[in-house]
This record gives sequence, structure tokens and C-alpha cells, in this order.
Amino acid sequence: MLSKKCKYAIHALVYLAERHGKGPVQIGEIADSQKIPKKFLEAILLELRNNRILNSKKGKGGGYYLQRSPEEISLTEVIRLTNGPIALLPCVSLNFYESCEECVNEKNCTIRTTFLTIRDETLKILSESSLAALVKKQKKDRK
Amino acid sequence: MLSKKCKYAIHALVYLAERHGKGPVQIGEIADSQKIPKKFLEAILLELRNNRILNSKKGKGGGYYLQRSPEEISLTEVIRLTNGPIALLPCVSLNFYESCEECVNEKNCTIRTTFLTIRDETLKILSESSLAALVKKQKKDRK
DNA sequence: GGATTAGTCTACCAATTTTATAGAGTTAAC
DNA sequence: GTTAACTCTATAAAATTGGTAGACTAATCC
Repeated sequence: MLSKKCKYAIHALVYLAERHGKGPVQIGEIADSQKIPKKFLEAILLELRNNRILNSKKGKGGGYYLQRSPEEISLTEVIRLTNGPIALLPCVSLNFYESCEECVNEKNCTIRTTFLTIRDETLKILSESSLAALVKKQKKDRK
Repeated sequence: MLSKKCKYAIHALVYLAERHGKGPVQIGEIADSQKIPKKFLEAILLELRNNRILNSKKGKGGGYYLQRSPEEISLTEVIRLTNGPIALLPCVSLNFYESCEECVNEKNCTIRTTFLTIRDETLKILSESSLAALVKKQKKDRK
């Protein structure tokens, strides 16, 4: 399951994507509208900033805004940053590969291909979910 | 990612599936061959037993064995028991449904359908992975 | 240039979950 | 009645998660 941190990050980013191009949005506003503890959100947004997803502006009139266009930010990237690997086993992870320490024989591992397939399918779906796609979907649903 | 408990459970079950019909297998033998801490495995097998996946026999010549045929035990069931929900969000879980406590509006939730699709694809792959299928695959790989 | 606003950084911490281990108890076989 | 093997209860270290406190820095506005 996704951690709260990850869910908070996604919702905050979608909120920012909706307001993309309209200047910085303050942490407090995002926290209030998305019901996220403010101090916790602070740390999350900072991390997203340090990982080139967000930019920030200090001082009066400051806040956070997307560093790239909503089309170029996908859930894949957000989940990897805030929740870790997409794969269910370390030995089939693209970005966080590790052999399972208890693994007796990785090549002949019975379950490896099953979880490789799951990873591939999951990645396919996630990479189609950019922030832009999510915002578009949301607008449609509201009609 | 899957917990060690879950990976241990899967590997132990595949081991038992290979020996299905040949009488009980002792915890110690499974633990040794799969590099699983024996005491931890004890607790896992007991839980699988209490959930109708395994049966056990006490005393000399005793051990654990599958309660059903390997065709009838799928990874879906094993993961749910030892790792929890398959879904990445509680609000799209079939067996562990809960609304996300921080959710502002579940019906119009931006990300719900994405994770619903992921759950469906994952379940499809997992349900095709019975213990029998895994054992069959393993034999093929060894050739 | 000082007051205010808003992000940054460091440190901390409680609760929960994970990954075990110890040891006494029970049952079955021989 | 001894031995082999599962069962049950208790305990606990380590890691992760979710969250808070407070001092610091930078930008704006008057």
C-alpha cells in the first residue's frame, strides 16, 4: 500500500497542477484544502523541490509551483520518490535493484517472472498517468 | 514491496508443492533449504495452517503438507494472508476495503481509477500463478 | 532598514510494524 | 515413557511511518 506521505504528495501535486502557470501556492493553502498536516507537508514539498519536481519562492507572495509542465510529471516518478520501488520484489526493480538477501538462486527463482510481469504492467499504467492526465480526468468527472 | 514474511511463505509453499503427496515435511528441512530462520518460519506455517492452506501432523514423522492441491492455491491468497492488501490504496481493495481517511471526495478522487486498473491487472497475473504453475515453470527453467 | 511573510533546515519523538528469539506445552509414534 | 515434532505465549530489537518544534534564511513591502 502507498504510504500517507506518497498520497499526500500526489494530492498536493495534482492541486498544484490545476493551478499551473498562476504563480506560487502557499503550503498552508494546499494543506488546508487537501487535509494534510502542514508541517508534514512542508517536509514532503521540500523533498519534491530537491528532486526537481517543484520550485519554490521565499518571502511574501512566495510558495510552491511545478518546475515542469504537468504533462512531464508522471505518477511513476512521484511514487518512486515518496514511496520507493514500484516493484514488489527488489530483484525485479529497475531503479532500486537488489538481490533478495535470502534468495537461493535468482536465475531460477520461481516467482521472479511473475513479479516482473506485474512490475511491467504497473509501470505501463503509471507512466500514462501524468499530472496533466489526472487533472483532465478530474475535470471530466466533475461534469 | 513484499515483506520477508510473505516471501518466506511463498518459498515454503512452493517447496511443499514440489513434494505434494509425499507425506509431511518438517519445518527444519524447509527452513534449511530456503534459508529461512526456523522459529520465524514456524510462526508463518502455523498461520497458513490456521487459514486452511496447510495441514500439519504432530509427533514423530510429522510435519507440514498442503491442505489443497497446488492448483487450488494461488499467490493472491498467500499474499493477502501474509502481506495484506493487493491494492495500493485501501479504497480500491476488494478484501481490505477502507476509505482513505484523508480522502476529501472518494467518488471524484483523481487517482482512484488509476489504482483500480493496477489492482485489476495485478490480480489477473497473480491469480494465474498457482503453486502448481510455479512448480511447473521451475521444472521447465531447470532444463 | 525594519517588519512581515513564507520557505529551509535540524532535531526530535511516539506509535506501529517487522523480524525475529526463547521456552514451556502438547501430541503422536515407536 | 522417551523422543520427535508441532503449538502457544511472551518478549524484544530494529526499522519505518507519521508527525511536531523551533530556530534560521530570504524576499517583499512600506
